[in-house]
This record gives sequence, C-alpha cells and structure tokens, in this order.
Amino acid sequence: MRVTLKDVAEEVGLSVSSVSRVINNTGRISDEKRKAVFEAAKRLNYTPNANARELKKQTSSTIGVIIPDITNSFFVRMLKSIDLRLWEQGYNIIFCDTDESVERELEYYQLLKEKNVAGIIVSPASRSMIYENETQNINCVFVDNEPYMTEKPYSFVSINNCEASMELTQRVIDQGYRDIIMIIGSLDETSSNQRLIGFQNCLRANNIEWTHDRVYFGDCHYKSGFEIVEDLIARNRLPECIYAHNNMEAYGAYAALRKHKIRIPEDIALVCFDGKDPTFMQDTNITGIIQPVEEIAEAAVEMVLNNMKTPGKHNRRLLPYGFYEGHTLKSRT
Amino acid sequence: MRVTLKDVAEEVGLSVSSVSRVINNTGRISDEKRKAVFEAAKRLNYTPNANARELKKQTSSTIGVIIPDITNSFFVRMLKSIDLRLWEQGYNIIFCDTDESVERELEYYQLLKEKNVAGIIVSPASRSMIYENETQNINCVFVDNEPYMTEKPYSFVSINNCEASMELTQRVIDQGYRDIIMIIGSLDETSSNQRLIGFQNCLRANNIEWTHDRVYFGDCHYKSGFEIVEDLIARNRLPECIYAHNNMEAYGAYAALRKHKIRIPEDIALVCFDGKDPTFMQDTNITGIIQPVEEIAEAAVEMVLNNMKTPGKHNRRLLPYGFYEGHTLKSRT
DNA sequence: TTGTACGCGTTATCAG
DNA sequence: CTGATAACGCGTACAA
Repeated sequence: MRVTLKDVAEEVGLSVSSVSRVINNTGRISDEKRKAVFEAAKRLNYTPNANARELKKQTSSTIGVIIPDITNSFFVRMLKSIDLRLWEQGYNIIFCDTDESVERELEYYQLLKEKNVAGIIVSPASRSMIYENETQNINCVFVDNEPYMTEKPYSFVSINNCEASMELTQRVIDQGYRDIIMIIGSLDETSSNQRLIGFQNCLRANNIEWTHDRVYFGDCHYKSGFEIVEDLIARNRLPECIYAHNNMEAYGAYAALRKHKIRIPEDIALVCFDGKDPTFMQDTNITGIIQPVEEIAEAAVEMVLNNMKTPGKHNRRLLPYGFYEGHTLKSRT
Repeated sequence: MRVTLKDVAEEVGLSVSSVSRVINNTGRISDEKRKAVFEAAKRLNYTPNANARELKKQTSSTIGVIIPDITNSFFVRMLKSIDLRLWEQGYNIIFCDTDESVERELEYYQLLKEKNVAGIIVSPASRSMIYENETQNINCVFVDNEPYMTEKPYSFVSINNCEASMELTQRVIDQGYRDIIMIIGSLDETSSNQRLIGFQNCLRANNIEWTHDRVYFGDCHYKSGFEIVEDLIARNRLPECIYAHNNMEAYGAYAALRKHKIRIPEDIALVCFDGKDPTFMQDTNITGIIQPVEEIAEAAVEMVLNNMKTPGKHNRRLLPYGFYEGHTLKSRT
C-alpha cells in the first residue's frame, strides 16, 4: 500500500492534521516539527493522493481538451499552446481525441464530468451532441466550431469564418480566377458552413454564377481531399482554382494533383485555411487564411480559467486572422 | 452541489448501498427497484464521482503519456495510436508534453503518481531523471528512448537503432556516397547515441575515414537542423549527403537547402529516421528508416496493461523497422 | 501550537 | 434482497 499522511504522522509522532498542515503550508507549526515532517515525508517517499485531496476540496487541477483529430497539425499546435498556458497556471490535461465521432465526443464529455475536471476546452465535431441534454452548468469553452443547435449560452473563441472566406475568395478572384470550386466539410460544422457562405457571397458580389457543382463535400481528412480531386481529374473537370476549407483536404488535393503531374500553381491554383505548418518544408505550404492558433488557444485558456471564478458568465471572441502568401496561387494572366 | 448517490437514494426511498449496487450492477436487486433507481438517476442527472470511486477502489482508469514534443509528427502518430488502443480498453490519457525539459518531465512524473494513474508510457527526454530516485514500483513503460542510467529494471519498446542506422548508412554508401555527415541529438539519448554508433560502424566497415567534423549536434528540433545546414552552406562545407537522426532536423535541413536553391537529391542527398508523414505531400517525404509507430504504440499499451496485472515483471521488445524510398536519395554516378 | 472529529462520495463487509 | 457501517486519504472547524 502507498504511504499516507497517517504513516508520516506516526513516523514523527504527530497527528495527521499537523502533518497535513505542514504539507500544505497552512496554519502555524513549530519550525522544529515542520522540519521533522518534511524529513519523514522525504524518507518515506510520501506522495499526496490527488483523488482524496480533490474529493475533499471539491476542486480539480485538470482541464479536459476535446479535439476531433490530433493528426491534424492545426489541432497539434492548438493543443501545444493550450498545454503550455495551462501548465504555467498549474493545470494538466486529459486528452480527448474523438476521431470525428460524436458518440465518442459525448462519452468523453461524460467522462470529464465524472472526473470533476475544472473545465473543458472543446473543438466540437459536426452535429456535436454535447450540449443537447446538458442541464448543469459546465465550464465549457468552445473553439473553432460552435455547438450544433443549443439554447444554452456558451463561451466561444474563433475567427470570423465568413468574412475570412470572403477575403480569401476575393484574393483568388483578384488574381484573375473565376472558375473556382470549394471542398468543404459538413454543413453542420459552423466553421465549414460559414466558409461556404463567405465563398458564395463573394462569388455573387463578383457576378460569378453560382452552380451546385462548385461545392464538394469532404470529411475534413486528407483522403477525402485526395479522392475528390482524383475524381475531378478522372472526369476531366478540374477548375482553375481549388479552395479547400481546411488544411488536410488541401494536402490531399495537393497530393492528387502532384500524382498526376499537374503543376501548382502553373496549371491550377490551390488555397485553403491553415495551410501553413511551421514544421513543413516551406515550399509546400499552401496559400490562404491563417488562423491565429496560439492566440485562440490563449484566449480559450483565459476563458476557461475565468469561468471557474465566475461561473455562468459566457462570452464570445472572434480574433483577427491573417493571410499567408504561399506558392500555390499566382496571378492568372 | 452535485447530485450524489445519497440524493438518488432519498429520491427513491432506498439506501445508498442499494443504489450503488444497481449503478454498478453488483449484487441482487429486485427488478422493480432497479428500474426506479435508474429512472431517478436519470431524472436527477446523476453523475458518478470518479474521485470518490477511485479513492475507494484504489484503482484508476487513466494512463499518463509523457512525450518530449507533440509538435513532432512522430509523437503525434504515437499518441494517436496509444489513445486509440487505450480507449478501446476503457482507459483515458493525461497528456504530458515536456517540451524536452527534464525538469518538466520530472514534475509530470510526480503529478502522475499523485493522480494514482494506472500506468505511464514515457518517451523520455535526454538525461531523464525520472527513475533516478524511484524506489516504488511504478508501472512505467519506456518508448523510443531508454532512461538515462538506472539500476532499476524497466519495460522498453523500440527498434534496434544501431542496426537500423547501419542499414541506412550502408544504403547511402551503396548509392555511391562517401562524404556523409550526420546531425544527431544529445548523446544522452540512447536512440540518438545508438544511431551514431551505427553510423560510425558502417563507415568503418566501408573503409571511410572517421573525422569529428562528420557529426553535428542538434537538439531534435526543426530549427537546429536549419541552422546547422545554413552554417555549412555559409562555410561552404556541404557534404554529398546529410543524414539527420530524426525527422524534425531533416525538415529543417531540407528547408535550409531549398532556401539556397540547392536541389535535393541532385545536388545533395538527405536521409533520416521517420521522414515519412502520411499527411505530408508525398513528394516531400524524406528517404530513410521508418519506425513502426503503430506497432510500438500497440506494444507499449499492451505492456502497460499487462504490468498492471503482474507488477514487477518487465520486458523489452525491439520491433522490426522499415525503409522508405523517398525522393531525397538517388544513385550518385 | 497541536489534536480530535467529521465529512467529501463511494464501495464493501456484515447483519438481518 | 436490503440496510447500516466502516474505510479509502485528506483538509478543516473546533476544541484544547
């Protein structure tokens, strides 16, 4: 069995509460006994029991982080930033990769509640059911995507996806492109949804006809981007420019194009969101909108910590985004 | 306050222990009351308290995973695989990114002990102090790197790095290269160490003179690979082939070469370990040894779960590795 | 300054 | 089949 407060109390001939006091540095204790306690604790290799402590104090130092897929470098950088901030504040992370599954997301959510986590940061999957039957007041901050239909107020941090998408589309058009298609994820993801709306708005504003074969539905993964483009190639339907709504689909699209020796951007242009990964080779990063991952993570952490102090208070922050000039879009003349 | 067993017990007019029995499906209970309990639990939105439960049962369903840097895609894939396996077995993960810091690694280790985790899977940083003063019998499986000097037996899963490094070097030599340099990490990392030894052995076996300027010390990160190569270029000391001991340093090296318009593999060859990332564009993956990440993760999970049942039993597994034929090494003739 | 006693929410043992 | 009761390890109000 493990060494407990009781053990070190017996070792030094004190009461459990006294030992507890010196360990937690609470209340007055004679220096002499304090020293004795520390020595005994060290000697016996005493390790506090976090379960007992948290049960007693009704608090926790862990935050649940729910993301759809750690394989996506966007979420990697997000997790890294969140982790860094939380660590600085003395919190640790229960890692929840839902693999884009709403069921798994819900199970993780349940688990986190059982674990009494101090808060949750979640980038919800499409049609997330997390909040559907939620009646309690959970400290939950949404990132990147908003929950799918809910009456409950919630905290949220992201960018203005519609506006960013319009800007991106306009930049493409400004380079002389008109035949543009978009690969998006599920419409139930608000980010995906907003990006599509921005795309449509911008086309309309530029008097470019909207047709339904301008949009292809992927599942946010590399493979779907790859397959969609392979199919386009097979049907000889490649447009002038492909706009993938996220990085993974863009990478897949890129790979499919390269496989068929189609040159980028000479033969076709490619843009997307979050297509610049600092660990990638520079010349393969993709032109497009850049979300401020670090700032988003920072804001999310700030919110989740604040919401601990003042529960029930929710806010919404949309951060400024950037544009990355890569090598996959050139002037078309 | 949260809803407890007591609350639902009062709601249905039963004792706490009876309610506990139906929740855990242990012991006999009349179907009628069982149903009542479930209904009440649902109505009140009862959520079990994992802290209390674990405190009582002296068990835990969480595993700590300690890695040096989640920004490295190798560890991403590792984490993803570990997560998948553990999830299937009903375990969840406390995520510990040490940022290559031994101090932080140690603090995380301490934290995990306090949390009473069921086990730990750790890819230790160089000069890891985790095991230095460990006297208890912790269920800890080492991955990729071995602990830095310890008398204690431990579980370990990896590949034979020395052998793999020899094979890689031989392949380079077989393509007609003799002027090869190596970028490695700290010698205190056993993996790095072994790879250097393999490199040296192979050079010797091929009667290629060993000189100290054949080895450059990086820190496992992109930046160090980049800077080392920039420096080589500045000093006009580029070899025929660069062998980076890990993927990140190779990416950095690649970027530096490209920045100076040096062609790969026409002007210089580049090889490394784990240079193939499924989410990368295919034509930028780097030739070299491939560790079986999924299998390593699987084995680690298997070990950590087994060690729970039979504590004190340790074993060591070296898995077969592969070779990836990329586009960064061509025959030199 | 120190010790006693209680309770956090559960589960397990032992009666009934 | 069901209900007290103790105990997991800890922190704290209260008493001394």
